[in-house]
Amino acid sequence: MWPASPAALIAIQHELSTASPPPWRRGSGQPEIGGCIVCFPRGQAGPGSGGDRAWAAAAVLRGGRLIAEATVAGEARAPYIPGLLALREGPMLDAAVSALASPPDVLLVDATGRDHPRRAGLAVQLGAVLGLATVGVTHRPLLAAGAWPEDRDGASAPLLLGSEPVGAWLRTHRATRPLAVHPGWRTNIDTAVEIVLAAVSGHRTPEPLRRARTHARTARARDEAAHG
DNA sequence: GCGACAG
DNA sequence: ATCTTGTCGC
Repeated sequence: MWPASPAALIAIQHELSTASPPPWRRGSGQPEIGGCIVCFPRGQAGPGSGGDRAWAAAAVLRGGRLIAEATVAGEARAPYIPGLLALREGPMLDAAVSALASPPDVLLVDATGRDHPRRAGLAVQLGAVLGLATVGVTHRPLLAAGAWPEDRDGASAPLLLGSEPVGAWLRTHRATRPLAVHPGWRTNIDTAVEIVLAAVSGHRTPEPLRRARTHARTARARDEAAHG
């Protein structure tokens, strides 16, 4: 499910674009919300290349408390190419989430969903591979566009691809620019926004993603101190 | 042809 | 993604 070539990935993306899995429904009680992220060596700007060292981490919180965490080290399999992010980061994110003692109810991913040339961004694909409901969270859209919402906590505004709503700008913290929220696997725009708001606590970035990023960077610092 | 372009 | 500097807030 993690192809090595652009052609193979594009074929999978075409299949995912027409998939219609049953909608995820939040159960009773506090949902376990996970986040996963991959980071790369300090000092290496640009799209990178296959073989780049990489660290990935996943964190799961419930009611603001960390209940699971996993970190893995490995290598990226390709450079970053817009529309083909899964080629570079998919396997690492899969490994980090799979290393968790138990999976979350829903997973936040640093990637788009239907805001993608083939309507199948990495947030969609990772959810399909793992069998987990996912929500994409990015700093900016890939192709979609929309006016920002007012500067008020929780305010949102549509992100459109042509005339089709594919996500939403979401104000997670006043006085900071909004995040782009993307429905991924088994989620829609409304539930995606709900989940992100439920995962935010005092910062712009949802807590599970912040924790995952910290863990990944800690692993990077340890390895870069040990080697070069 | 040129620029834009999740991470 | 990563880098940099300055600035604001707890």
